[in-house]
Amino acid sequence: MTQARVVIPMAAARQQPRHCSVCTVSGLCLPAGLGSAEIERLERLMSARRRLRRGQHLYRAGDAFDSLFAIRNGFLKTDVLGEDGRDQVTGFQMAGELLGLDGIGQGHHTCNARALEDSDVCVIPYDKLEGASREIEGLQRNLMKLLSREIVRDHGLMMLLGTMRADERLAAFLLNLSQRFMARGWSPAEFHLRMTREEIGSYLGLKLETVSRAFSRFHEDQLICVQQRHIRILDTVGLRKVLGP
Amino acid sequence: MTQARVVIPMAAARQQPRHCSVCTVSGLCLPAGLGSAEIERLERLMSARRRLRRGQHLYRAGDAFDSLFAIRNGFLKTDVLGEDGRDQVTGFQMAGELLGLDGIGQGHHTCNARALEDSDVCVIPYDKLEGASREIEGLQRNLMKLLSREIVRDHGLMMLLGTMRADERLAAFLLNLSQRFMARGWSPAEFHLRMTREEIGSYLGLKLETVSRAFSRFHEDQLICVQQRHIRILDTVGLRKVLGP
DNA sequence: CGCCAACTTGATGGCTGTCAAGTCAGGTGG
DNA sequence: CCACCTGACTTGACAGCCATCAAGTTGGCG
Repeated sequence: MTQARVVIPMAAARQQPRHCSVCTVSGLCLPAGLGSAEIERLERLMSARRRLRRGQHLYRAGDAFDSLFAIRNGFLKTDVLGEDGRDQVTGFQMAGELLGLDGIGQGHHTCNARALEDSDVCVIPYDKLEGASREIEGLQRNLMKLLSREIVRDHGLMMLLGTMRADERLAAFLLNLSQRFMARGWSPAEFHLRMTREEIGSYLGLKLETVSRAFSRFHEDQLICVQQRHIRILDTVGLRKVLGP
Repeated sequence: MTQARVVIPMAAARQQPRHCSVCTVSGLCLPAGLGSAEIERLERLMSARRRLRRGQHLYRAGDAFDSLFAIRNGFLKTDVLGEDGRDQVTGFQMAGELLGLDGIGQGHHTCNARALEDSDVCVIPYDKLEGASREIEGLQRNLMKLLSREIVRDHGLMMLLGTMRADERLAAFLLNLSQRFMARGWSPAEFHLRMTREEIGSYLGLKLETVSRAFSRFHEDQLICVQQRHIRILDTVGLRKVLGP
């Protein structure tokens, strides 16, 4: 299966501006806190943008690594595949978040990244980024921080997988999504899940039936209103209480 | 409780050389692949070494972050604590491995690091390291790679926590330890565990009794010989078969 | 309208957690 | 040197949570 890369050339990109300075999520992304001259430098090194249709891969495990990707808008997931076919979703990424960090260490990607809805990502050639971050202190700092935060985020997920029970996991998941939606100016109380129950389950270390049951229980308890993938959080405090006794 | 920092001043450090060039694990650490002039530069920015007695903390969650730590010898663990007291061991670190990466993103540490045996770590002031890695391309690359590999390592642990059963987890754990001991020139087949069953359990998302039972089962099946914390791997292939069917 | 993937719900079983008792090894003090 | 004590570990019995298997429902799309 050929991986049709929808690359937008410079001319078209100007119409749909790739400039960080007008991007709604630049404050969460690499240019956070940089001066305008520095941001311009960062913009210049980005070769292109890339459009992904729902279901399309951004990269796959084993692919050569040469770029990081910043999500401009859309929703992606990353997962790792074991030798025996077991797979584990390692994250769901939304606008302003960086993908591909796993590839830096080995020169090739170690997980798969796939769009869960039509998405739009900025392609950041890594060698150029390395060069620029040697010259721009703030950029270096941002890049390091993003990597470090990814590690901290992973520790949080380990805690979830290692110590929490099913409904605690789902509550933590919903609260995390809610908070990230809010940080992007969207409603923290009402949103659409882009992933299946099975993908949520894989992320949380549960089977899809268990996820479904936990959703139903939250619904019964008036914590949320769930209709398929549409979620409305009715009682944030109550959800938080599911986590800690 | 005062945290007695055993810092070795310059004079004493010379007696117990802190030079990367004579360190047995430099190939696994920050100086990997660097030229001698670059290594010298790296050595100069390291302020001191630090001795830890068994049980002593290197840092705690909440501590201000200002340095990374490279293990020269010894054995540490890191763990995160949830609000409700649950804790999750996030890793066991040995010679040549870097600690403190979690602190870069937030300016303070988000986990605890504690020595499981008397240990010896190099203190690497982070602001100086940042500066040096802007000038030394190879150092920048190594640093980025180490962060990226930490992310990949965490993904592996997520897979373990999310999809494996008790004996699979323990087999993966033992094989991982074995391989890391081997990379350091020690026996891959016979070693001493520095951590308790409870700490292994916390790392693997299991209770200590479950860990103990899995050990006993491996012993019965002639895969390993276990006497308390002394481990001898009798059948590596068999252990590997526990992972994949 | 019919198909299909995604989802829900129920019944059952197994893995692992929990509780409990007993063993072992190392360290301390008499 | 030995007795004792303590923390770490082992082993057993039982229970509970979640996986598994199965059947039915929903909603989207051709």
